[in-house]
Amino acid sequence: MNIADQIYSPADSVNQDRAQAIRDNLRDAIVDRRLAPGTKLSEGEVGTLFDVSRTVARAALQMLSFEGLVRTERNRGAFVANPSPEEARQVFASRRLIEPGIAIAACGRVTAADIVAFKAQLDEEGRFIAERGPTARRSEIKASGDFHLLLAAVAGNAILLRFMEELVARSSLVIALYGRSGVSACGHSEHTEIVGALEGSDCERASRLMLHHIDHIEADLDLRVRAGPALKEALNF
Amino acid sequence: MNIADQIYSPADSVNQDRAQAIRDNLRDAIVDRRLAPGTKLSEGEVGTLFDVSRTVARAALQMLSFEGLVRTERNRGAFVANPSPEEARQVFASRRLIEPGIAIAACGRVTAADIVAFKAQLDEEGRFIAERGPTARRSEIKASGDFHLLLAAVAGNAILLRFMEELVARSSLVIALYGRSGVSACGHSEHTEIVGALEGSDCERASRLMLHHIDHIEADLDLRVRAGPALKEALNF
DNA sequence: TGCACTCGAATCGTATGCAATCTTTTTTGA
DNA sequence: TCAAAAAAGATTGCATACGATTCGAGTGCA
Repeated sequence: MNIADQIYSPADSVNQDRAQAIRDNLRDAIVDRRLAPGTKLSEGEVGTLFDVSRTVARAALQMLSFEGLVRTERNRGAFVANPSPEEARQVFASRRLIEPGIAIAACGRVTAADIVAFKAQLDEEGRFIAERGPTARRSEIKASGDFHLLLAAVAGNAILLRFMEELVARSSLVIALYGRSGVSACGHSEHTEIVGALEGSDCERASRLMLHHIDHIEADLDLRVRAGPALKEALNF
Repeated sequence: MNIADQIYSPADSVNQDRAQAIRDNLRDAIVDRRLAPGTKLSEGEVGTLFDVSRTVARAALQMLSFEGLVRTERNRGAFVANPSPEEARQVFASRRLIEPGIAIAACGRVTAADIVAFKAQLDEEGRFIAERGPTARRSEIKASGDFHLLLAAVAGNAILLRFMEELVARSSLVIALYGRSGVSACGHSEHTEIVGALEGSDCERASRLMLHHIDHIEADLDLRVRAGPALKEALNF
C-alpha cells in the first residue's frame, strides 16, 4: 500500500459498490500489464471470475470504458484498450499541458508531511527498481505512476487528480505498447529532482523539470505504426 | 444544431446505445438549468420518462455521475449535483490550467474553415443574447459553452475535449448556483476577441485572453457559503 | 407533550431470462 | 476444390423479478 492510495482511495472505495471494487481490480491489472492490450473481457467471464452477475460486471466494464482503458464494441464485447499512436500522442500532449501546472500548484501547497510522503514514495520506487523479477517490475510501474498521482493529490484539486488518474493509467498502456526499453521509462532520478525542487519551494524549477520528465518518457516511445492496425488486432487474439 | 456538436457528436452518438441518448438529454437539461441542482433523478422515474427499463436509466445516470453532473447516494438515488464553493473553485482552477493551453493548440492548428465556424458560433451567440425569453436564455448559456468546446475541438485532442466537456458542464452548474448576474457570465465580446487573436495567429494573445476570460467568469461568482450546505440541501426539495 | 419504536412505502442492488446480433462452422452447389 | 449460403454457437442489450435498505409516518408509552 502506498501513500497516494491512502490519499485518494478512501473517497473511491467508501463510495459505492462491488462494481467499483472490480473496476479497481481490473484497472490495476491493466495498468501493470497483467492484461495485455486487446485482451477480451467478456461480461460473463468477468462476472464468474469475481463471482457476481453480469449486471455488476457490466457496470465495472462501463466505468473502465469511460476512463479509456477499455474499448467496447456493440454486441461484441469489451477489450483492453489498444491505443493508436495518435491517441498516445494525445495522452502525452495532455500531460504536458496539465502536469507542469500541477507541479506548481503542489509546490505552493506542499507541507513537511507531504515531503515525508514523497520521500517514502521515492524509497519504495527505488526498492522495486533494485529488486528482480516480474512482480517487482509490475510494482515498479505502479509506483512510478503513483508518484505522479501523489503530486496531483498534493496539488489539492480533486478534478485534476481524477484527470491525472486517467492519464497515468493510459500512459501505462501506451508505454506497454510503444515503449522501447522494456522497463518503465519513468526516470527515478527525475522524480527525485522534482521532489528536491518542491522541498526548496522552487516552483518554477519543479514545473520545468516535470515538463522535461514527460518529454523524456515520450521520447522513449516508438510511435511509428507497426504492421497496420488490422493485423495488430488479429495478432491479439 | 451548432458546429461543436457536429464535430464531436458523431463519435458519441454512433457509439453506443439508448443510455447515451438519455445521458445527452439529461445532460442538456442540467446544463441549461431546466433541472435545478439537488433535483432527484430516480431510476424508475427516468426510465418511465424515456420509456426504457431501469437498467438503461441506471446506466445513463451512472455516466452522469462519472462526469460529476450527478451525485449518487447508495440506496438513496441520484441527484443533480450541487457543487460546493470549494468544488466550484476547483472547476475554475482546472479551466485556468487547461484552457490557455487549448487556446494555443487551437491557434496553431486553426484553418480558414474553422474561422468560419467560429464566426457562425459567435453569430449564434449574439442572436440569442439579443432575443428575449427563457428559451433564448437557455440557448445562450448553451451557445457560450459551445464556444469553448469548439475551441477544444479545433485543438484536435480528443482527451482534452472530453475534459473540457466535463468542465464546461460543471461550470454551468456552478454559475447557476453562484452566479451574481442572472445571465450567463460568459462575455460575448471576449469570445469575439479570442477569435480575433486566432484569426491573426497571435497565439500568445489568444492564450492570455482566455485566461482573463476565465478570470472574469469566476469573478462574477459569489462563492461565499450560504446558510450552510445542509440547509441548502433542504431548500432544494 | 415528547420520545422511542415499529411498520410500511419507496427505491435501490443484483440476478436472471429472453430476444437480437455477431461470429464461426458446416453444408451445399457449381 | 472453392465460394456462397445457412445453421449453430456465443455474447451482448434490455427487461423484469426479488431481496435489501432507507426514510418517514404513525403508534404506544412515559
